Amino acid sequence: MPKTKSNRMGVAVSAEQQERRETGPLTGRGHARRAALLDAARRVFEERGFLETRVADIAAEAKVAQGTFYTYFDSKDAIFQAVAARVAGDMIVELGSNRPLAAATYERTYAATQRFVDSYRRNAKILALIEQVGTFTPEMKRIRLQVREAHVDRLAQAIAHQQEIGLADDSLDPALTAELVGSMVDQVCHVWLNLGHEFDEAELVHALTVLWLRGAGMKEIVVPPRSG
Amino acid sequence: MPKTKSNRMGVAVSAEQQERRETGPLTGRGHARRAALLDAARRVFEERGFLETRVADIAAEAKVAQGTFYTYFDSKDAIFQAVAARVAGDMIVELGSNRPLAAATYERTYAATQRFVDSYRRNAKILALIEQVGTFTPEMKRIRLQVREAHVDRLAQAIAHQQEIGLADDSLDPALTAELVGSMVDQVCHVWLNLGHEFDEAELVHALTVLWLRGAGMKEIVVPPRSG
Amino acid sequence: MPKTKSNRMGVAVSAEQQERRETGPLTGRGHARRAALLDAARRVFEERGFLETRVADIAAEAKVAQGTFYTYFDSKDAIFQAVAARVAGDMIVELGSNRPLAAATYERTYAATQRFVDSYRRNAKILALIEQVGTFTPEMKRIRLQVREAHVDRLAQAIAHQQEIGLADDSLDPALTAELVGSMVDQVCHVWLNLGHEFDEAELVHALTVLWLRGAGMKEIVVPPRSG
Amino acid sequence: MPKTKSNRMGVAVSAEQQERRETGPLTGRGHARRAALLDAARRVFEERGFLETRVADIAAEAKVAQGTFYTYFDSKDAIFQAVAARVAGDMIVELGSNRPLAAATYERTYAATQRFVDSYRRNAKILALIEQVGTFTPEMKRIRLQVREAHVDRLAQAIAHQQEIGLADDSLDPALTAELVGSMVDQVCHVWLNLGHEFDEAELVHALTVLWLRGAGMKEIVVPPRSG
DNA sequence: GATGAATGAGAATTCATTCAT
DNA sequence: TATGAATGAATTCTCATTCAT
Repeated sequence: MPKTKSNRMGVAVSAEQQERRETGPLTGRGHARRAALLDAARRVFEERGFLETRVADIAAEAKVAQGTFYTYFDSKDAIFQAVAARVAGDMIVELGSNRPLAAATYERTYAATQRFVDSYRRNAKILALIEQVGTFTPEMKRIRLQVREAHVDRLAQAIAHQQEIGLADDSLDPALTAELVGSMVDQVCHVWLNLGHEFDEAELVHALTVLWLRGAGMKEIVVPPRSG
Repeated sequence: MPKTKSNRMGVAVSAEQQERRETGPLTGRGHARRAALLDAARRVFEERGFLETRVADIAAEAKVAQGTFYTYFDSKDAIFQAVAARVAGDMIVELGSNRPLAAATYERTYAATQRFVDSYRRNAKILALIEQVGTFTPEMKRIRLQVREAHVDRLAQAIAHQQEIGLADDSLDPALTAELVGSMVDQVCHVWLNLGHEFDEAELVHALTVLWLRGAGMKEIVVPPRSG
Repeated sequence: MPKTKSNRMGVAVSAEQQERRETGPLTGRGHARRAALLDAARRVFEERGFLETRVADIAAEAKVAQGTFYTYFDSKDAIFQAVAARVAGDMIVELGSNRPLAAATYERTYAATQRFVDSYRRNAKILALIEQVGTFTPEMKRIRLQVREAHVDRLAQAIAHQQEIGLADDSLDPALTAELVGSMVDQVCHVWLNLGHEFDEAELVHALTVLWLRGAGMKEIVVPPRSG
Repeated sequence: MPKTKSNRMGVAVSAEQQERRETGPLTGRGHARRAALLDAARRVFEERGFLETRVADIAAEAKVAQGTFYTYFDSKDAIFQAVAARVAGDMIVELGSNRPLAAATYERTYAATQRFVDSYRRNAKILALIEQVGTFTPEMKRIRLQVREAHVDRLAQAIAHQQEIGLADDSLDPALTAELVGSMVDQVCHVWLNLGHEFDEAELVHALTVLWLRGAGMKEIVVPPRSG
């Protein structure tokens, strides 16, 4: 967090409200409210960014009074974290649900890459915000690295598997290679979807696939000819 | 009488000061002050981050009165931009000064990668801040993409050259491949030097070099065996 | 964390607060606060003048935190405008409530003049401030001209009426004459009550009445002899 | 002055410069500079108003360095006072140069009124500023009242003279009547030339003349028919 | 639990005036 | 004397969080 400085630190929050926050809302209406706030928050964060988002905006978007916000979340940071955690969780699940390991083919690798790209696209804005907020919140940094780790681990497993079945270069360190390939895919998506550099999607996914296969030393894979 | 009085009613900053800010200092002393402020700002930004930096901190670090800051810069944003522009300029120069094109060898490629890594390290903190600030200002986004472009262009030239001399795979689009390789190197440096993921430098540079060579389809290049 | 952070980069005041400022307070307590601030502001403005008044002074006088001020008003200008509008409204009402038209007599005209003078006196300080501030904002100019118009219109009606019943000189343009008579009364009150030029009130009102009657060409009116 | 508060009160100005300011510049070049600053100041004040005028703007308009300004004038207030004094002096001279007293005729009175209007027009902006600044500076209030006094005195003399020669109503107090007539003319010019209320000049001057003659009880004066 | 309002620390920026060359 | 630059007090306004109903 930029600065919690000016918090009236040491001033005790009314025990009652604090408790409610900790227990969380128990009624159905309470759950609905919480969800509404989360959704509203995601929308507002995506639209205005973290710093430009006011708690008041979130409350307004969720159509509740500002005070109500604090019945469900401790702070602006807290709700951002909740939004981020949900996005991160979603992505991790999506990445994990990749088909079981099999002999790599161009098509399978292409499809996997495309899945990552799709997943990234769905969450691009929030991912960028996580990155940004991560600069000042360690917790956010953690979430960010978790997503990365899920991705990289998946890639490392794949490489290791291809090495086992003799398709990939044995001399490569799967973990390290996965870090590099993961970085590449990640960053290119960021440059494309957040910074606005233009790419033709099909060409991009193809190129990523090729680089990924070649980088892992899978020379046997037949790469279909492209463009010219 | 330094009074802030009823401004906001049609604000119109004193032409004089505005002009100095635009034309730059006229005397030697002025130049020195400007430079001192820039240096101070870089130090403070690196230490505290963009948001946590106060104009007052920069002025204090430069040992001038706060008002003096505004003789030279419009705002915190403005001086950050100046710092960023300088760093970006430095990096672009460093990247551009790479040796003239020659047939790629593992050693040459390794050295070039190492040079990039070194350059990144020197400027890692500010680069991270540019990324962070870039999320909210277009000008910062521009600077960020400029550095990237310089890097990627260089890589594209290299690939094109290797294609011409028959070393690299002709079927690759040099620009697109360069984008990917550039993303990989860039991002891995970020993850390593800013996010704190640990890497063994030599292994990392080696792996980057190998992926880069393989990715470009330079199969002829002899890669020396490594660790194991 | 009340931090002023990196605003100015696309400022967008919290919708919530802005809305309250526009819609006005929703609760009884809110209305009371708003009124208290307005009263406090009038007192402080009258005492210190516009420029010397700080928002902090108004808040202190109203016994609220400075932040509370901004729950109800945008700025010092805004609250001054509200104060001015109220004063202007009051005066316009007072001027409008003059007795219905009747054949002019010295006594009736004297009484009407006296009423204007009394009204002016009650609001002299704020009227002076409106004039002062009017020099720099068009909105204030508008309010100022509105009061004047109310006064002048009233006078014009009276003149037209006296013309109809054959008391006033037919050849006069009622509107133009009213402008002149209104200017005279207005300005003399300003010189007397704000600039501190001394006048004997009874003599002044008498003289104004006489000039006003003569100026409108009402020769028939019997003017009682005075002092000497 | 709004606030001299923040003056480093008690801090002695370098004796040397202080002396220069008091002695005033002696060389021809010095005089020229002073005049240039005065002219520049008048232009800038007229264009931007007192508060919005920066010392820097005046210096820039006069094409001298900001520091030079203080060689010739003590402060922004001081130069405004100098500008105002010059304008006031000019107006007083112009008003005083009215033809010697003679029997009032419509034509002579019209001409005198027209002269006042012309004089006012030439100085309208600065007169408004004097009024405004007068709200916070007693010295300015004095200058403002001086101009008024010159005008009113002239009118009083005229009335007294017409009384002596039997043209004007003996029962009027010349001083008081002059105050009223002066207020009327003054204010109507202000409303017209500064506040932007529209008037047809010839009609206005005519109406002023008529009111002035009638107000002073000069019934014998033949007023030429007008418009309808 | 919900609401509307209250709080107040905190940082940016201006510009008249002074000062060192 | 002229110049360019230095100074710093002073005020505004924001918004996360808390609180009284």
